[in-house]
Amino acid sequence: MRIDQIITRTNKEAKEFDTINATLLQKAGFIDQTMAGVYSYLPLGLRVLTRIENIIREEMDKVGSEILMPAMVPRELWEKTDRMETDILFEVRGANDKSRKKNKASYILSPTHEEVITPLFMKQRMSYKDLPFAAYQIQTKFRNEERPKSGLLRGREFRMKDLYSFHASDEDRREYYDRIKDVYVKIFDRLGIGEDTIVALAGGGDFTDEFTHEFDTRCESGEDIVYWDEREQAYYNAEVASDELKDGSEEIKVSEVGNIFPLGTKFSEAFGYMFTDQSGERKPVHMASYGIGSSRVMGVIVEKFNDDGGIIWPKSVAPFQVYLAVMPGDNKAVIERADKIYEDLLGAGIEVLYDDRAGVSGGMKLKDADLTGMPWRAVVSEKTGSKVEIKARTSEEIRLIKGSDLLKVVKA
RNA sequence: CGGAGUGUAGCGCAGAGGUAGCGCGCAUCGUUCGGGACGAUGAGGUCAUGGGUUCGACUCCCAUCACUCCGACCA
Repeated sequence: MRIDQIITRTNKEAKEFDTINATLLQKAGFIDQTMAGVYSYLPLGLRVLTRIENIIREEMDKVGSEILMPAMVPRELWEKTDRMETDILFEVRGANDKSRKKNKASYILSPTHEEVITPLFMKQRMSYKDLPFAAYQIQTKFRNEERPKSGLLRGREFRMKDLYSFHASDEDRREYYDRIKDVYVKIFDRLGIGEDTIVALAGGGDFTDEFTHEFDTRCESGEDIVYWDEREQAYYNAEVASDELKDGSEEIKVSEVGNIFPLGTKFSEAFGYMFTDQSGERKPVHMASYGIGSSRVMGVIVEKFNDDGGIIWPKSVAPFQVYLAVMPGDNKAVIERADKIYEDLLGAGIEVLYDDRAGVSGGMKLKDADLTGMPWRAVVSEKTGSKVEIKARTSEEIRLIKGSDLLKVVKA
């Protein structure tokens, strides 16, 4: 893609925030804050978010079916499960008197979708033969956090993948739950944060007496704390760690990027989602839910991978693999060589951002290449002659190679 | 929701009871062109909102709203 299609620019003077992701993502022109905890995703930022979500989608498609539920839902669903008191709920209604005369109803902006998916599937999957099954969606969620903070790490509107599974028995649920745990490990690996992401035991709230599992990425800006229990060989979050463990073990700062959660029969009983088993007996369906905060993952990745120059995207989520810059000047031959390299990369299916801006200094192009963080930087100039200069974002080493070798290098 | 701070040009900021400032960015021209180039010229403002004090308020006072940070909260 030519850079003039990326209609937003970098801004070296953008405001500095206390968290790296808030500062760098805005400096580099990936996101723009609309209000506290609510962001627009600009062309480069949306590409990253989409990549993250597509990796999650690929893995989820192996274990469930993708659906899309509404963000706006009737209050009565939340009244039914007795969760209207939850203070993170947003409510919407007609904004002016006229519209309120026509439709007085107010709706909930969903922070999570148990209330939608449970009545949805009880309409059609009511036999033991229909169980187990699982469905997921990737969607914008709304939570009225009292204090949004830290860029994409905690917003009032954010992106999340939520998977829900339905089972005839708790044993069956358990088996699937463990499988998803493994799938999550793979997902965070693919997202580039596997090494720093741990599974911690957490509390189950009102839903279950057993432990639930959080996926936490080590991160200084993270809001959560976990402890390593040497004896149990397990991490515990602050909510469930014993005082003994808290005293004797180091605090590990993390950001929670995912969780998996047995729901028991709370929702199936609230909605009357019963299935008929082989002997004709009606029983409540066992459920579990599994979340990954895809926009938070984007923030966490920036927190983990950056330097003084800017962001360093893992290859799997980078908006483009190559930042190709042609150094400015009047030399038409240089521009033609760069154009050819751009076309060759495109032809080979390499995602390349081509900085062919005229009237922009070479220095600025190099700064932008670092700031926006593509894995590879390729430069064509008078200096490079018939060759092309290639540099990895993670390295200082600059190599002059033949244009025809470029493909091999960036594909490796 | 408690505490602190900030709201002035598109962005980042300075300033001040009596004509509204700087840097970046933007526009035009020229020179540049490998680590955010330079000169010249120019456009761009309801100084967050509402009240009050005052001859006069963008400046002082009060309230409200928004944003940032700390704390509490976080299925």
